Amino acid sequence: MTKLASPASAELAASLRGAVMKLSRRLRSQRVDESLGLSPLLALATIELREPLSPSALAQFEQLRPSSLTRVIATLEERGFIERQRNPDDGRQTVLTTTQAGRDIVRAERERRQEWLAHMIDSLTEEERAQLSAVLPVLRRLGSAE
Amino acid sequence: MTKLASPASAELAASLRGAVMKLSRRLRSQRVDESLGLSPLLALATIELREPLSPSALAQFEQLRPSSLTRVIATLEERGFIERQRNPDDGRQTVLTTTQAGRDIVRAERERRQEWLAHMIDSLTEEERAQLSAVLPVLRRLGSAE
DNA sequence: TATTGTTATACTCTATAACTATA
DNA sequence: TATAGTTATAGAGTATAACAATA
Repeated sequence: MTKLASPASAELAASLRGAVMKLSRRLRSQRVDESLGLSPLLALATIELREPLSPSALAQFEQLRPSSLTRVIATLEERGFIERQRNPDDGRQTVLTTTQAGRDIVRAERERRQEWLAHMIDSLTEEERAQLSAVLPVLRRLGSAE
Repeated sequence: MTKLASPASAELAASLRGAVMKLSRRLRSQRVDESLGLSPLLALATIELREPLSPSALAQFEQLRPSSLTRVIATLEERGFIERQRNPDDGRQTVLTTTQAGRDIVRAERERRQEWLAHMIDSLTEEERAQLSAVLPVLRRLGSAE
């Protein structure tokens, strides 16, 4: 807490912050399925990846408060993309699983190659794609650090 | 529009999307000055960089609708960080400039080395910082593409 | 008519606090 | 008491549509 970051890191931080905020705005507006928000889509992808899991486990993976996910989960259930079941062993817990429709939409989204971002990435040079690929773990770490 | 992106790009896009969204959430919550939102702060930084400029020019740089900036600009003015002046040559236009207080806060924010993200970056390896640095122009391009 | 900017309104995302049900 | 989840509420950020003022 007390140690200072280097000037170089501070500079890098400022640039990265701007770039990430702009890109995230783009991603929100440029998503493929207009009827489903980006947040439910990301949550659905996580459920598909880790199912079965509880809402609080999902919140942990998504790094959100459970209460922030209640609506998201309700939306996904109403749309028929996931199912909620009581855990018989512990009545407090709910277990989330994807439906076929949910898996389909996750796959469709994943494979949607004409997707805006994929196109953008496709127009990069080979070297730039390699750079992007290389830096992804770093971005993930920054995003998931405590 | 019709050409398909490669599978590799689609995959990269999905990963990047997740990473960027998470990091942007982190940035929103982890910012330094709690009293000023991130969006006004970013706008202020742009004004400081390009002043004098009009609200619509700012909207273009920030890639937002002018109406989305009206509140942001009002906030910055109320706080005494910027000034609004009528353009004498064209009564429709307003010209934005920073005040000393505005420049101070931009500089303070920039130099705030104990900032969360700078610290995170500081804890990366030298190689990871180099990777991050190298990929920044690419991220910026992705975020600012039409 | 076209441009600049604002207002009104609504939607998405996320948070905190208080609550219910279960353990 | 402690945990899982929900509800109520609030605030930030952004968009669209309709408007006023100016050119």
